[in-house]
Amino acid sequence: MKKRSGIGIRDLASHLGLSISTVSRAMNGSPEVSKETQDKIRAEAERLGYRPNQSGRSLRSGSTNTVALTMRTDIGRTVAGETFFMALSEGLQASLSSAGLDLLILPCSSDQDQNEFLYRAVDRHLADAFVISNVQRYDPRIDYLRRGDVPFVALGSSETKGDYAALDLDFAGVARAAVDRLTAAGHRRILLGLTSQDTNSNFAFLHGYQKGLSDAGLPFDEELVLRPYDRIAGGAEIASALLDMKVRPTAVLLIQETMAMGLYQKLNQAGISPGKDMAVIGFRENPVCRYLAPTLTSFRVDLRAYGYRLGEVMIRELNLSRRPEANSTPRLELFPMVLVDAESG
Amino acid sequence: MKKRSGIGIRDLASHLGLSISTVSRAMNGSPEVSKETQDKIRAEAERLGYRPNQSGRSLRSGSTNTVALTMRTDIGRTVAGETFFMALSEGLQASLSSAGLDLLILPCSSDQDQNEFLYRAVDRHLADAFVISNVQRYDPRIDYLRRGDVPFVALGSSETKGDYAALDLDFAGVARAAVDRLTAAGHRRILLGLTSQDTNSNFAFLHGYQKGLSDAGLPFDEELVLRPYDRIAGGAEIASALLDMKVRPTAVLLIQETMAMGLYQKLNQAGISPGKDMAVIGFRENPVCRYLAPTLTSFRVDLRAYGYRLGEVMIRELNLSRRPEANSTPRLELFPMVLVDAESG
DNA sequence: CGAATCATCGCAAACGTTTCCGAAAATCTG
DNA sequence: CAGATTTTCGGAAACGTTTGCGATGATTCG
Repeated sequence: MKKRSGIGIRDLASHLGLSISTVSRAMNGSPEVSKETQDKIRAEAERLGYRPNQSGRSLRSGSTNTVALTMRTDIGRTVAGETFFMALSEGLQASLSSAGLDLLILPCSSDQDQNEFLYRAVDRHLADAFVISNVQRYDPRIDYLRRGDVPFVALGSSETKGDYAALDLDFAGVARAAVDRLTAAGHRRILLGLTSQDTNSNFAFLHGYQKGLSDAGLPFDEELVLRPYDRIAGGAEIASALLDMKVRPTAVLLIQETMAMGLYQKLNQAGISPGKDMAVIGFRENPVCRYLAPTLTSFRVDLRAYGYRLGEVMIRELNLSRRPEANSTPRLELFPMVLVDAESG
Repeated sequence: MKKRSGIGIRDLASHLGLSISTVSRAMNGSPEVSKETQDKIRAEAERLGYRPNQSGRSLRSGSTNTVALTMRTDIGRTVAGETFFMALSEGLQASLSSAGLDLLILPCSSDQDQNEFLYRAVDRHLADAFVISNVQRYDPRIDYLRRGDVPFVALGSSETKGDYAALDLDFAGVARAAVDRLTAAGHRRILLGLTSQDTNSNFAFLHGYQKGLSDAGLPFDEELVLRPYDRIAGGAEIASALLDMKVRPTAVLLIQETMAMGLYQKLNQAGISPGKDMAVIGFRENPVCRYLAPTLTSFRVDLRAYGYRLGEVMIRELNLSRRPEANSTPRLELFPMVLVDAESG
């Protein structure tokens, strides 16, 4: 509605005595225009403060030169923590900008359906490509994006079939390694703290946990799997449940490391000292948990590098104009994490 | 570059035997088209999966129907964490959607200049209006936005002159109230933990702190003001500095409550028990700090409501087509916070 | 030196939508 | 019932950019 003051390409062209097309080409660095004119145009554009109108350019070219990262803002439930997306987008942005792409984040609030939210964003063509997070075990968004042939990468694995790119932290591997470590230390009843979400991370983590148990020849006990609702308060829930068990576990494995805070507190109140009487391992090393005592054993990942890699995968997807043949299994890449040895387990 | 499969308004129109204009009007709910045709068009649009192309519509209308929230992702330095923006955008989104506006977040990474970042976003017309955060004491972005006559609201107060809308938490009031509380309890040397940033929050907080001191007839000592770099690790820095002081303070006031985590730890290691030997007050009640022992005295704010209010202010700004007369002082609104009485101070 | 290639640039047609303006039909008014 | 008004819709011109195609002059080649 509002008239934006900016000058257009036409003004710049007539101002220079050149044609619109030449100016356009110069601004896009086309080799069809001579070096000198190109410089001249660039300089004048800078002087007049001309910046190409995004709507016009994307209407014509069909691309917005942006990729969108969709993210749930439901802070109680989403598994990612205090600075996860921030650190991630640091790297993602860096990676994308090297390909001339801009990053924007689409926040999906808790009273919106995350599927509909994405469909709308896609249909409105808010971005050329999408990163979907909070991936569900069977995620309809994946089908939608594939059907519409819009480039995307799933941040998180999924059981949804099809040929698409996915990048995830190695939830299964981490869980297994953690269990291996615990059983090697003699633990035989290990409580598993998951999330109430239906994300695939939960399943992968559970799966790795089971693998770890069978590695040690231990039985799987469904009773030992807890799924509290809240990311942070969930730790206290877990502690309460743990304290009520007839045969008390000797170790806890948490998919959400911030749960350790409430867990520690409740345990201490009950006279159980974490790290001594009860081993605790968290999924990801988290600055927020840095000051827990004892320090929390967990797995480290360079989130900036993770985001950077995500951008690289995205760029690859964007250059894959058309999938040659349909692969029925996703091209999943697991990002490595390394154990950081700490006091809690 | 990629051909998006979607059908256009033309297809839908010819499919219905109607004109493009009628379809366009129907989709926008114009009163110029009869109720029945409107319903018919809507139904057919739904059936064919037609969704208006955003580029075309915003090229013509000049507005994208989106507002952008700019956010620094430099997690070490920015005062607000990811959960802050998440909770905020929950409310903001709700508020904006009631006016048919979409919200998108523009993440500015640490290696980008946040001014240039905004200029670019504005010039590319990525959104109709902007919320700028991490507001500097004198913020050139404000001048830029005002000059370009693009609607915005500053999330954070500033000393930049001019007629614009700003919304902020009451940093000054909180600091003053905290100091009042501490002096009333007999404290005379209160350490102030700020951030190394040049944001106005720091100045406001400092100002309130000074006000609080003079309320109690106490002198201001520059030595007692610390500005650690890191949001989380800063607390440990503060503790170290505190322990080295010849005349040791008896209370600490933190603009960034997560600093309390490192602070607590370092103090405990030195045999000083927070809450008993050393009063601690944090700025904002934060779920991340919930499990600190002793519980952290701080100030509560409903971030969702804060975001909602932010949206309301934004909508008001968008409807203010043109400022009638230039007011030289910003229209600043302070959002209330309430003290939550806890054990630490 | 004529022809062929190449470098550089202009013309004009899109891209998909909104909206001004006018026309036709329907309704109202006196 | 004639004229005036309202309702409902269609035609067509924008919005600012990209890009296929053609034109011009310069350069190269045999």
